[in-house]
Amino acid sequence: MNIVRVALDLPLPRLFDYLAPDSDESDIGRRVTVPFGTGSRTGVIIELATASEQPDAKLKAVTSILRDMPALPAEWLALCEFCARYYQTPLGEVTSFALPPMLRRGKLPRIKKVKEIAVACPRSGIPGTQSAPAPSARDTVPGAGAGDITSETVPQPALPQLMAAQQAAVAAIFDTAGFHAMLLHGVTGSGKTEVYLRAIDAVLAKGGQALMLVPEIALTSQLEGRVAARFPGAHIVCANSGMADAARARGFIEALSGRAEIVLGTRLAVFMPLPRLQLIIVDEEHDASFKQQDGLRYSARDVAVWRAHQLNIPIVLGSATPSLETFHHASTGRYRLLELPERAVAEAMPVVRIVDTRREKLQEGLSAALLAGLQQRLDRGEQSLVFLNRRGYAPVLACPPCGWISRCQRCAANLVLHLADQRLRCHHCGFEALIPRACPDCGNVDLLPFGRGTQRLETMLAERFPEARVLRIDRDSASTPKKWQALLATIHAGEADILVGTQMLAKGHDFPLLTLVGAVGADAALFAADFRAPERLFAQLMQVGGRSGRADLPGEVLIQTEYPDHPLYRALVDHDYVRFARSQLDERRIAGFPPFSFQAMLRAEARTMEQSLAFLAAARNAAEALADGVTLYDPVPMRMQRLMTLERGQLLVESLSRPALQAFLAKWMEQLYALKMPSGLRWHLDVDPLEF
DNA sequence: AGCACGCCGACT
DNA sequence: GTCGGCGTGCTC
Repeated sequence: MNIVRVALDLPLPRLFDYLAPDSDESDIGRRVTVPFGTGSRTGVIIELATASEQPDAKLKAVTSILRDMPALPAEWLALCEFCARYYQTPLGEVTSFALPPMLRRGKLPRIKKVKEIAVACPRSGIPGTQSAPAPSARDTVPGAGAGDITSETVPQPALPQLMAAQQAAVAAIFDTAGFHAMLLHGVTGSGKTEVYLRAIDAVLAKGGQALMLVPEIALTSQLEGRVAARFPGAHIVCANSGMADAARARGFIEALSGRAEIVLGTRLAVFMPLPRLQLIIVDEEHDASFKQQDGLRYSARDVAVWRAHQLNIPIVLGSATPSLETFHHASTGRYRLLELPERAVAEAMPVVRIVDTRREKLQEGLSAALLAGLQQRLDRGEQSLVFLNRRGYAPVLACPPCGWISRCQRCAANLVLHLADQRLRCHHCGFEALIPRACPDCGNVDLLPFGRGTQRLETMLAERFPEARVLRIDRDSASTPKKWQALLATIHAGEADILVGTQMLAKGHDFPLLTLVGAVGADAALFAADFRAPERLFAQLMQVGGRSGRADLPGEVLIQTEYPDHPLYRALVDHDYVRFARSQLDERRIAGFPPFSFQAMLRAEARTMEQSLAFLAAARNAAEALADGVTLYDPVPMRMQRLMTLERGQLLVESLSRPALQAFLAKWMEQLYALKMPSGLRWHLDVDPLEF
């Protein structure tokens, strides 16, 4: 009896058996349409069988095996199986997530006529075997001698020392056959991208495929341009969630069929099927957006490392401020550390200065030193940036006489005052209301905004520097890619003098005219409940500081703080990531936090906190007997206790051993699936959680 | 997750 | 007398 075992997109941790008389080995990895319940579903054939544990009478026959595209390779299925196991998610949910939506639904994109060049001219990087359409570094095979770095990628005369470091880094990527993970550590402008491009070059020369992951969609298009310029004629495919259905499906098929040579994308690109994959690059590996925060809560960086290991190929993790997990691995020798010296371009790092605000009366939150710095840049016709990671005009509107404050009805959060569009807005659920004319409780008309956001800073700066063109860049002003592009164009054209922005501004963009960055309100993160907050703050300030002083203008960074001696800020002054990382790791070691322990978080949400906590308590009870080498904490309300009218709780489990934690989770999940839940209660497990 | 079946309130 | 509430149970 020919039976296929099918992964279907259901929250059930098992496969479904169907009769498929005409199936054979070549159908493993094919999509298949099957009758299911009263309807019909599309899934993926995971394995063949000759008998089923289901009674024969229950077995239905498949509707059709979709043989219209190449089967998904064993490596891809193994990758999905790993994720299913590791993240405790049903395989069908993983395969479904890993497929572009169109293919998931059993459809195919119209295949555009394949360009002649892509098929007729298989890549081979050996000089002379093809006519290079444009001058490029393609012919510079690492280790082949001459290390000419083309001017298009490194703006200024490169230092021989830098070239040597880059050369050494590229050589290190290929000097050992098989799997090895490398941390490429180098500050903004140290030439990491050049190392990536050379490594990709070497892979193309061998006829392989390369996969490069970046944190944000906005960065893929920018990167695509650069990669395309460097490898004219190479078949480059992008993969991110912003793409149109058909384009994404097409890219997937091009990767699967081996036509694509370079795949660039956000975290979901880690699931692209690549039969000749020879190199994985994860740029800005510390970035939290590599971790998906809903559905399949995977870390694309971690999955990428597993995939490289499975395929026995090298993986490069690049960052100026590596995650402590990665840095720790590099320190213990598990990963190899490749250091790039400071800044490739011939200019100094920005000078970082701490502004002690304890004794000073600030003007709308700005110190005299920062105001003077802004004036000076204005006088010189240079740009400044005031960095404040808080949107809106003020975090809350209040009625001082009666104590009313603007609160969200649905969330345990304040409504943020947005004067720009005359609204109160919840940053968590999106609820909006008009600003009340008077206090809803007592009728007082003198409502006061408390605290400061980017809009307020913008207003204040515009009043204080009437001659300056002040531009605000945050999720509100750059709400669409078009608006964002327009803002970037304004900045690049030198048509703005003072920028006020959130972390949006920190990532990946060069502002050649920018010579001053002021960081305001950073202290909040120093004492946040989340043990990763300092790590994020350091990365953020380092990143935003890296925006200043490119090109030939020296940069300056002013950090306003009430804790001028805090080791985090001192390390920033010295540009000393390693010192900061070591001290953080010491703290983590003592506290038993990751990377010295492994965690998973069970979260529940329900109409009442009692229900959520009761479920978590039941889950904890079920866990007691299984928890060998695993610490179970108490169920507690989440920090954002209520979201969208749902009361949320969490239960942390921790172990010194990853295998012990994994073994525990597998057994625990079986029990949780069996547990019967009050209706309206939802729960999920987050393995290696980033948010607390 | 869907989508059925299954027993109790306000409507053409 | 029916439409419909969502509680429970199943899907190869």
